[in-house]
Amino acid sequence: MRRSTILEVAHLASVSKTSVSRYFGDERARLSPALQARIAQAAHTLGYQPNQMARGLKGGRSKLVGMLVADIRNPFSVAITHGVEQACRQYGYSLLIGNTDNDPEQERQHLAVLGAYQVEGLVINAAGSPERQLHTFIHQGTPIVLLDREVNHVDAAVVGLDNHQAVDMALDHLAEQGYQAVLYASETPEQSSTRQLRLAYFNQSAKQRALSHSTLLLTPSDDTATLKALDHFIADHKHLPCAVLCGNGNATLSVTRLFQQLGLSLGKVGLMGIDELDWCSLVLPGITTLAQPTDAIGQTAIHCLMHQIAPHTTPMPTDLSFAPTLIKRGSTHQ
Amino acid sequence: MRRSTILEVAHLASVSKTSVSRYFGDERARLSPALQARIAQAAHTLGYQPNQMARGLKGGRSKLVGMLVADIRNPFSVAITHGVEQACRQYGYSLLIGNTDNDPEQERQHLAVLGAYQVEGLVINAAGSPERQLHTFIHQGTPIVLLDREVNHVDAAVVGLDNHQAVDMALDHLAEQGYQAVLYASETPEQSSTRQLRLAYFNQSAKQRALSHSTLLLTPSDDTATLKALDHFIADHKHLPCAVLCGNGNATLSVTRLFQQLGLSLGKVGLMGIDELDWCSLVLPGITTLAQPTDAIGQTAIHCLMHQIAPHTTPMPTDLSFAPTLIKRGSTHQ
DNA sequence: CTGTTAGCGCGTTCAC
DNA sequence: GTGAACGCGCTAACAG
Repeated sequence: MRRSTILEVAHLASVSKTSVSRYFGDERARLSPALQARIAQAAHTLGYQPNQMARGLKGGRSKLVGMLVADIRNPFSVAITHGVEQACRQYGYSLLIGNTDNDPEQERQHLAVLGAYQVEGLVINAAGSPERQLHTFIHQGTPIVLLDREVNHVDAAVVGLDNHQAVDMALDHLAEQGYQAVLYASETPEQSSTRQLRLAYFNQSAKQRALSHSTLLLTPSDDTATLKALDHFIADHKHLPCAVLCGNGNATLSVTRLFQQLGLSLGKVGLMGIDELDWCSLVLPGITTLAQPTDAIGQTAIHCLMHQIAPHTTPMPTDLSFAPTLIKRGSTHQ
Repeated sequence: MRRSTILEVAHLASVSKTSVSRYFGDERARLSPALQARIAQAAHTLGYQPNQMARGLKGGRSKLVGMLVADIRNPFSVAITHGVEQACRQYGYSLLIGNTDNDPEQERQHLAVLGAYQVEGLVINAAGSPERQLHTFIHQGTPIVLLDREVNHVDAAVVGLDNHQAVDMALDHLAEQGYQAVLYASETPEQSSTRQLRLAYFNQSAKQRALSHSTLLLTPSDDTATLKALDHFIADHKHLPCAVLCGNGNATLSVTRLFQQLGLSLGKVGLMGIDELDWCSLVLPGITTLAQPTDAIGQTAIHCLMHQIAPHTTPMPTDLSFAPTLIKRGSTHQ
């Protein structure tokens, strides 16, 4: 059995298809109550539902938002996606989602596809630097919002954490807890503006504070090298209380493993991470984190997008840069 | 600047729209090299891209797969989504995703929307029992694959873990490690056929084994009650080595918290969970789990769907029920 | 091999 | 209030 069309409903209700169209559009008010009832009845018995494809063809309104995620398995990305999806539905939009697994090539392909579906807006957590393609979208009038990561030469709103504030809050807390040497652990920052930003600002802020500090790049392949690097850092600051600050959730995971491998006691050597994770309270005595307001970030990205899609209907969010929340636990208590 | 149409390309290349259509369809071979070159050139300078909406309108092929997830923030769901998305792209389909937050009402809405977009197939991790709507889809010829959870009275392939095998593997392992009383901890099973199945089969299998056993329903609201229940179970079997088997990842998380609150030592009281999680190796001495092959499950769901969409092109996967992998850790070592 | 014609399902002028 | 006619961008017959 085929899906019924507007014409069939019109016939069954003995009205013109225009009336049916109006009923399902925003002009229901212009129909007489009698007609409305007949149409409602007919539509119901036929299980009719407007074809969004055909609708989009005519008006150019696909009611679709495209979203690209660099790593869909990352809990942080997931949490943000939750907020995005929620807000989309609230605006009556649907989410066409693409995971790029941090691969620029997949990102290219996905963007092409999203274009083919005439998405009305794009939310992008970039993996590479798809400037060209993004410019094409912008040129066509398709609004774009960047999530967490910037893209070179693309002038679009970026929604995410206030990275400077986050690093400062972390260093403040560590200082307060008496740690005097801090190692910043980060995944390789190549692809991510955020990783770069946090790393650079850590160095800057630590220097200003006259804090003994260093950085550690986590290479997935070479465990022993990073292990040694961490060990050295501790040894080099034998006389000072040391702490490690992790740039994101993955880094926290890796470093926690390193701590266990080296037999470091959490707290004696401080440990703190940006991004809150389910298990941070479980690894005793608990790992101190800076939690991001992920739902708010995701929702704001969509608000921001909708403001550009329908400027008159939707207000522009005032703030696109969010403050983290400090969650104190035992890992930063000597 | 508007998105250019097939007609504009045709004009610029001085050919008919049909030829352009053929070029971008599967009939490129039927065009002379000269034409191909002219079209390629024109399309490139115009940045042309076929409009998938219009395409779908004509042929009824939206190239869209709809996916409904009960809880998008659940790591298990996320892992499966990863596999689904990957396989979709491989088949040239895109993913319209909807999160229902375990709310039947949201599920209803999402299904309606997915219908409006003429999805060619549906992958559903059900929250409620949307029989009616699913039957509508089936009736229209839209194939459906169920993920992890069955839906009453809906005759569709279910892809997921072999729950019986999983429970047996768990009980085998626990017995092997010398545990003689087992408590099964599960989230409230109302909405999920899988939770029901595992719970029921646990009781059955434990009884057959003449194993001292009981069950514990985790109620998110009432922490103290569950705490007490766990405490009682241990006390009631003071003379026997006890273990807790957790029905899924969330249960493992909750129970691990309970263990810490009661000061239970992992291993002395055994702990084991279905679903592998990032942190299971971090909570010392590590939590033993049964890992699901999530990517394979997600991919198989799509293979299964594609087999129904295009029976001649795609083979039917032979197995829809997957065996877990036992990951032994310290929590099941006395 | 290539162009012509006719819809796909719907929204939108326009008249009535 | 209501209905007839046209076109959105594209593909599928059908010619040539």
